[in-house]
Amino acid sequence: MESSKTGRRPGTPQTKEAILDAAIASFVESGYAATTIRGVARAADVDPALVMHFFGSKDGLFDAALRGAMPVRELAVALSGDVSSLGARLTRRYLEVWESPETGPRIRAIVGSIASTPAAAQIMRDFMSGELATPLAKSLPGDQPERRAILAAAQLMGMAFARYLLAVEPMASMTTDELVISVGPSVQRYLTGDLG
Amino acid sequence: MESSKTGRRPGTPQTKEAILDAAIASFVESGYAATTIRGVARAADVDPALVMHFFGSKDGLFDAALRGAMPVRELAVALSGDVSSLGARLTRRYLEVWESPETGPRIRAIVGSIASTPAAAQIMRDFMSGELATPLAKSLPGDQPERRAILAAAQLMGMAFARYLLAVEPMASMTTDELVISVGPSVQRYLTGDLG
DNA sequence: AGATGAATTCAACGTGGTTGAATAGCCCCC
DNA sequence: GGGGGCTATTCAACCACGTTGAATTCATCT
Repeated sequence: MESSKTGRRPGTPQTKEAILDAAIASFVESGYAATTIRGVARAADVDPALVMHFFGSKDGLFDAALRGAMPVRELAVALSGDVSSLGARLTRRYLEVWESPETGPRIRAIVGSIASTPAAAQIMRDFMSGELATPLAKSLPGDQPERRAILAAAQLMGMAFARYLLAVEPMASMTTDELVISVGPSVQRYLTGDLG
Repeated sequence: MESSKTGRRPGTPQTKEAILDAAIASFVESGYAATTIRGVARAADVDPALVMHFFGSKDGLFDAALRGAMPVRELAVALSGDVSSLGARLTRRYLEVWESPETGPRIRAIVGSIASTPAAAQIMRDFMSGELATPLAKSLPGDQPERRAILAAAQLMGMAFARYLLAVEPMASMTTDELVISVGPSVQRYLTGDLG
């Protein structure tokens, strides 16, 4: 399957997919800084210039690889149910998403790269304000639903940041249940409580 | 003032300070990734190898430049006063610290580099668990003061992250007073309220 | 004065993102 | 059915970066 001469490799136009798969794996396992275009190219058995050709830049590769990796549907299931217990459901679902071996590593990769590349910040911004806050705001009864949704999202993000990225004690060793009990009511207050 | 020959430049042993100043300026203005050791050396009119000699690595340079840049004293002033309004005072002071042209840019540089270099994460961890949570916990009356302090710190960090680093709407355009009114009670609940 | 050690520079290595030109295969149109 | 053009693909090169090792200069101690 190896190509020795120059020019287009015949037969397989799924090369782009292979590059994307390698990129996702590398970004997730090693983060943005430690991921190299040359390494991704090597893993996909391809020339580095081809990665550039397809995705323009390392930033573009990150965007293509991890946009759409935010677990929108996984969180949406928390929306259905009694609004008075929405805070606890959302908090628990959020924690599960961060701990799931499926979705967790991808979120870590995105959030952890926010400062390294504009793509990560944009993905996160789109997620918080479009994919999470908008549907959440629609299921809220009170005034200023967008503001409520963003305040809740910020609270959840701070919790996850301290727990999973910084791993600061004693937050890192609290159980999921303890966190739901501690943080859930604050989220609930943002969603349906009195904001002043 | 330029040196043309090799060897130690006579007279000025404050070169280390000059390098540190250039490093702080660059990390603060451009972040970790965009700061280059060669650029810092150029700004300090020094050879890149000298930066390595003094600080060991880019990571070491970051640590030396920004450790101690967290505004511990600025936040400590919020501790004195009535405990029942501590949440609001802390929230307001925290926002002011992020917005001050003195302390704000440095915090942004540190928090924004958490994923890029271990030094930033360690600085932040030391700050949250040592310099902020410990004195905060000491002035709390209830049970589990460390846990309360960290929960409050995580809430504040999430707020700042969404507002100043992501700049997601409508959080970015809320006023300080609105945020104090909205977030302060949640912080207060962590500090003195019922955690379940 | 000589030795010691720190400050400082120079040149080099390896790696990384990115670029420009070149080639090879495919499809469309006349 | 043959030529033009588009796309996939590679190669070689550029420049900047972090880091290293040896060399040189200076100050200080003995």
